[in-house]
Amino acid sequence: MRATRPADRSELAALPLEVAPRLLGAELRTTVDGDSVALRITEVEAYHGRGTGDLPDPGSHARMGPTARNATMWGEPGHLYVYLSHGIHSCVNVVCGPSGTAGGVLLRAGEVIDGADAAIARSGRSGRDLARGPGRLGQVAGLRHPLHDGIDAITGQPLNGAVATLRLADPLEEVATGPRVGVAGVAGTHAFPWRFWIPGDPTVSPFRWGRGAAAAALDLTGD
DNA sequence: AGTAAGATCCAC
DNA sequence: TGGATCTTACTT
Repeated sequence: MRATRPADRSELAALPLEVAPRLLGAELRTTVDGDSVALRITEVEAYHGRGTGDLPDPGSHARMGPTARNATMWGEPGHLYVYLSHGIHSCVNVVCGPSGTAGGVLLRAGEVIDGADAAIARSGRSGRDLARGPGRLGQVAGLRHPLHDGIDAITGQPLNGAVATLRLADPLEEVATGPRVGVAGVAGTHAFPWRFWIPGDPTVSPFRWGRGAAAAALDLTGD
């Protein structure tokens, strides 16, 4: 297994587009209600916010500025932004970029490298499907909205019965990029190749176009 | 106040 | 392909 070291908050203060590929191969360990699960991250997506970086991000929860929902994205890097997707799934982002600007890296998939028993018990799935997709990853990690939104993965400070810690690996030699999954409109096209994954890894989730993204992609190549 | 859509997943 | 399930943001 590739060596990892504790993540430093300062190295997450870079913009999401820069941090996202660096999170591939990283290890997220969560201990919730006594059960510990460790994930090796294999797929991520970068999200900016209004005024973050050179490119605006129309696909971000923070595209309209600070709100109650996305408050964590504007805070200190190294915390986890946990949001509720489609009223069902708790999805996990690593907050990045400097405090006061919005930014996050959505953890879309991972390989369970420790605590498989707890992961299976939590999800009813097994093997590569345990954390293949952001909803599944959140479920296996045991992090839930709104209980664990804002938990600090640098200090390991407990929050509502959970502890999260993040360890980084050396940068990978080979990283694949492409459009983000399920993101509507032009933000879900090759104009925003903000999804990063480990090529060939079996835990990477299948690609799906977002609402109107395929049509927007045609427009981009058609003119 | 009402409604449509959403960084998803699963069963049909 | 549609339903689950609930929050948010935009429209009356």
